[in-house]
Amino acid sequence: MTLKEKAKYQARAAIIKALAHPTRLFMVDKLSEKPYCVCELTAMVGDDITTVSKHLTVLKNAGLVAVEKKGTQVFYHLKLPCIMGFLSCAEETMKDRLKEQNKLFH
Amino acid sequence: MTLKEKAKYQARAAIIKALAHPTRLFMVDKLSEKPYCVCELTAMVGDDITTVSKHLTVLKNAGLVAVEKKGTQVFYHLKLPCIMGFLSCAEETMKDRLKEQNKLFH
DNA sequence: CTTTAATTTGGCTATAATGCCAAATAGCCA
DNA sequence: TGGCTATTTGGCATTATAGCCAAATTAAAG
Repeated sequence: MTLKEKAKYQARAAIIKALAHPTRLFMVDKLSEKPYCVCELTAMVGDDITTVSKHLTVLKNAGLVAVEKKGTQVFYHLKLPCIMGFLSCAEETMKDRLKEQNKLFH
Repeated sequence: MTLKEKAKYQARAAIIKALAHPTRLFMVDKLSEKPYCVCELTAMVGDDITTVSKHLTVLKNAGLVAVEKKGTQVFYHLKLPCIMGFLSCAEETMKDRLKEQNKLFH
């Protein structure tokens, strides 16, 4: 890997790493419907609000979401519609894997 | 998040996490062309062969690649064509981010 | 200006990921 | 068999991530 290539794949990996957590995936899924504020997302996720906030920061730093303040609330919205297609590949992989597991038992 | 949802997103995250590393992304990119053996990938990556082997194990455990042994060599091939589309979203995100960075400087 | 609600940040501990070395395994060939 | 090549595994130190608490910030009200 040349230095240039390395930089390229590091940049890609940074984005993918931001998605590589169940809570963050869940939130991205929710945000694909419509924007939500931190307190709403916190209620949906069911974790500590500071944890949720930090997860959102990760998504924001990766450029996947953006914020809009409304009074004391902060609304997050998805920045990249293509992410959902991206995730459908993960879904497909999961199904493939289940299929193979079934083969082993029958 | 219900337990069921949690399980669903954990499964998805496991797949995405497997991709969340520059070396693994690079190899997936290479493997999208054709299968390669570990030694070939090691030469391309330029890391220790044991490191490369472990990265390939991560991809294999996630169901993203599969192996075929030929003599002493082990050839890895991509199992999911959709992964490349998946990655093009990462690319788009990167470009978006660069565009915004440029705005800040002009 | 004080209070209150929403959110972020700092700090800490526990857990997981990374990458290298040494050693083990597997298959070919002399 | 013995040696050689390709690959994997075990172990270990380093670094990064996750999640919680306490404290700081920000903005709206009263």
